[in-house]
Amino acid sequence: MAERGPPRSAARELADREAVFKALAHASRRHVLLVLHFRGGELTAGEIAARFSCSWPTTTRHLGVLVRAGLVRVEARGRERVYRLDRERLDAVAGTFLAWFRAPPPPTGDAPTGDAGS
Amino acid sequence: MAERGPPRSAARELADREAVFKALAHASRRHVLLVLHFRGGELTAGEIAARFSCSWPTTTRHLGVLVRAGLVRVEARGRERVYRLDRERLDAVAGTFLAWFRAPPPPTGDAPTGDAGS
DNA sequence: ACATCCATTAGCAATTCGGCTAATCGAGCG
DNA sequence: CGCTCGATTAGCCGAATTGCTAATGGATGT
Repeated sequence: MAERGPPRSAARELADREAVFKALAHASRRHVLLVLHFRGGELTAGEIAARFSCSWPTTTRHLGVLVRAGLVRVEARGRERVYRLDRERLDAVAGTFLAWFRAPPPPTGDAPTGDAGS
Repeated sequence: MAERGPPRSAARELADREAVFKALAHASRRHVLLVLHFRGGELTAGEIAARFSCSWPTTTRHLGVLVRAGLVRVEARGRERVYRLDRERLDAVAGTFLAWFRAPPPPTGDAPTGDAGS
């Protein structure tokens, strides 16, 4: 898994990783992803907000973070907005990162694109 | 992958997930994991700190977050401290979460343990 | 046109985060 | 013993995050 599509530039990949993992850092946002997935992958803002204890505006902001990370897509439909999960993206970004650790490191340290130091 | 060991309680699993994803939310911490993995899985605090642009104390704190999340273990050796990556844990927690999205959701929404709402 | 409904945007307070420098601690060496 | 070296702890500060309520925006229905 996680070996698909056009090659993103290293910088782009880094930025995507940052956005995705930042988005995954909050329990409510992880939960939104799960709800979206297990509820057929498509829900309106109101349906999502109804499932959470926090206020609707707060949920709206969480959704915004997920959208900006590319994990979720919005489609305006009449006066409601439909949010849809992008499973591929989740796997492409988070999955690819985790995949580095799956296998033992090659003797020649051919590291992936990291971010600081040598 | 990601189906191993004694069953953690739901609450425990939630807390672990929170700690792990919070730890993964910062680029420097993700980078520490990568360095650890691609450098034989075992480095001293000084060796790690040397690879980063931020100050040593700051790196120490990042390492603390990783340790508390269980992603890294420390062993005191003389006056140095050796940090070692726990790949299994990374996969057990983050991998298991991502695995929920790998397959299409079953018609009967048998959701995993989330955190809020209905 | 007007009222209503779905949803976002604005703006604020409280908290957490991430960086730094200075101080401290403990092990090893001369 | 005293000094140095590896590393963490303490404390400060600015920036980002997350929560809320109130205000606004835009589509629908009467």
